[in-house]
Amino acid sequence: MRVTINDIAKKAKVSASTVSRVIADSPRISAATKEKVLKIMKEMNYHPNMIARSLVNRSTRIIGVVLPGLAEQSFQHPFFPELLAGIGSSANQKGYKILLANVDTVDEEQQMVKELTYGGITEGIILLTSRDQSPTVEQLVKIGFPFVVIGRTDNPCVNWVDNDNFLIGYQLAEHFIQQGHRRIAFLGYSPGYMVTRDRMHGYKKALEDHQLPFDQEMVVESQFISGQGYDLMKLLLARKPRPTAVIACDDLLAFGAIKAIQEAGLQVPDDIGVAGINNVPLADYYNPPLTSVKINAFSLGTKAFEMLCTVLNSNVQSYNRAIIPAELVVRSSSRREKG
Amino acid sequence: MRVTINDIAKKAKVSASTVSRVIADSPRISAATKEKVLKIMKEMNYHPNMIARSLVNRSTRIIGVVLPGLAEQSFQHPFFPELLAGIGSSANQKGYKILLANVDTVDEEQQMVKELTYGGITEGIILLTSRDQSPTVEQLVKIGFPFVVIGRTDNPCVNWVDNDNFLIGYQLAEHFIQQGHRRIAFLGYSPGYMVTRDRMHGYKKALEDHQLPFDQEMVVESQFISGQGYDLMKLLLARKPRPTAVIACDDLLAFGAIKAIQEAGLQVPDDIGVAGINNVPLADYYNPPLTSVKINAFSLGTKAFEMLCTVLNSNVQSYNRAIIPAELVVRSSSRREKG
DNA sequence: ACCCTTAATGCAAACGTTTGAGCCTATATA
DNA sequence: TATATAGGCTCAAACGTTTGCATTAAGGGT
Repeated sequence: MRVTINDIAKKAKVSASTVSRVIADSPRISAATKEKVLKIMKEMNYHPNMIARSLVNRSTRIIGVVLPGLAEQSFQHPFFPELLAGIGSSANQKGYKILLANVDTVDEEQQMVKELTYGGITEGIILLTSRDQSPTVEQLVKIGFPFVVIGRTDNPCVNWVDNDNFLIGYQLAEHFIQQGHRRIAFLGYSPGYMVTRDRMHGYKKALEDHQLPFDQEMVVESQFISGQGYDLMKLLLARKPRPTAVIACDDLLAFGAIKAIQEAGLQVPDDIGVAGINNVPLADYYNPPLTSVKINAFSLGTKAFEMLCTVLNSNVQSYNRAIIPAELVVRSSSRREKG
Repeated sequence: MRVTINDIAKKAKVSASTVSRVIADSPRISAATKEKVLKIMKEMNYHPNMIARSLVNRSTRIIGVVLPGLAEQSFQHPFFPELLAGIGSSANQKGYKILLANVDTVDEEQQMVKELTYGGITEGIILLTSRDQSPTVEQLVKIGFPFVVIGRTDNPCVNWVDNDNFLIGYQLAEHFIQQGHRRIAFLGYSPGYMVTRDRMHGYKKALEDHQLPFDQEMVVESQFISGQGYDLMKLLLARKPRPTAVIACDDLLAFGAIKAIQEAGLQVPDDIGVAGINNVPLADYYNPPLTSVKINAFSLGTKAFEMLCTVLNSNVQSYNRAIIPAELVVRSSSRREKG
């Protein structure tokens, strides 16, 4: 039997309300009483029951974090812990706890969000998604539940935080163009996913701006895992003429691509330059070190949480966006003059 | 104003108890009433309030997962998402939700655990730790809160699930010995962390069993990040005679080590064989592909959750252990006859 | 016509808090 | 002396459920 506020009240010969106000440090309680009650609380090792408190306060100080792709191998990516660390770090600071819901399918996601929103456990939701159309997002918008998206969707009525993926694609392409490359491939386009599409569009725009032809053959689709990078790079190597540079939508893809290139007896970056995105810790220690783009997943997380807080604390409806700056990190894998 | 059980009751002209029993699908309610109430519930889009339910049931169906090292770079490791996926997957199945608490320091960990245990939000805790001595574990044991450790500690009064790290170390060493190596280094020993110590002891035992000398110079300490693998490998290369094989306590360390070896103008595996542990997705696509040990983080997670469930559902106190089998995956980085 | 059983439902307390309103008591003001 | 004014506290309702017990009605056996 756990010790409750009434036990304390009885022992201290005051009412439960008084104890409650002592906990809340209300000025309406005399110093003497406060001291007495606090002492007894300590003695009896009392800790308030959060559930009961939440019930009356209608506030749990818990937010839900919904991550998709639980089952896919792409979930095994350093991006996720970094993001979670970011969210958790700022959540801790503000005394919020996070309820992690990693879901497998879109149906599961919807079901989970339904539980989180209607169940009253979570006050808000951070949703990681980059699908064009997300029924989950529609649902959240419809019922007016506070949430923030990490990534981007078509729906304009959402708060989101993201990198400028168009710019990332543009900069990477421009980087290669400046190195004299004319035939640049784009690896890892995944239709239906805004991230990859935005990056691809940025890449395309850079080509246009520099009067380079866009060749559909130079764009290959895939998911974010190194195995595919390897296989798809083989395809690209078979194209005639083959590319002299490859932008991979993720470092893991890039690692796979490099392996395929090296196995074909070619050199990176001398024969083919390679760049990835995400700047995973290993990029620096790969052979050759991989040019990549630091997307600051940690900041994405902290910013998303802060934004959610803003939403929670303001009753006026408004749609905020935040762009987390990304940073091109040039390493040997894309340097022509040998790094 | 959210719709409550009373709203439903009123509309259906029954009592709240009846509605409650309909929700619970109690046999004491007639089919006709059930149907009527269910229909109204749907019409009014009613969803039971979990907080209120938890209060009376004394059961939240939420478990806490406490992960350390939030701030450290080593948290950016595929191990964590995989583990979380495992926990989440089996938690989902049993209708549990997980509260993720990633903490920075030992103090923070203790504080967090205190909140989780006393607050009444979580019914049990999964704690990731491999410290010899964990004040958090002592605390949990003392107050008798249901928890499971992933990893291992000195305290015998805990339920834990882990790999057989001694065996892992032993097998890796033996693998190299069978390849004819006589001077094998161990990279990544971290005193105070059971994982690395167990692995190191396994390695040591294998040397003994094959009448090979154990040389303290061949053991270097570090954390699990590739940067250190690189730096420490350089140290090892300076030793005379230098090792002909290196066991790294983690794949990321191994990757760093390989880079250092290659930069020194040496070949892997011809001059120096290398093996890691954890079998990260990239191991297969590294150059050369990295010999590693699959530790099945996903299974660690599922098993830990199942064990916690057992603890929660049985009132007799008993201490369970589970060993998740690990699997040596031999790749080119450790094959002498060129893979 | 009576009692007993069974099925279906309602009543009210309980879970552990918070909080607005009200009630004392003592002191200051008229 | 009566009256306002705080200060310090208590009362009781409320938050939204669940659940043991009571109640009602109907049917079956004598």
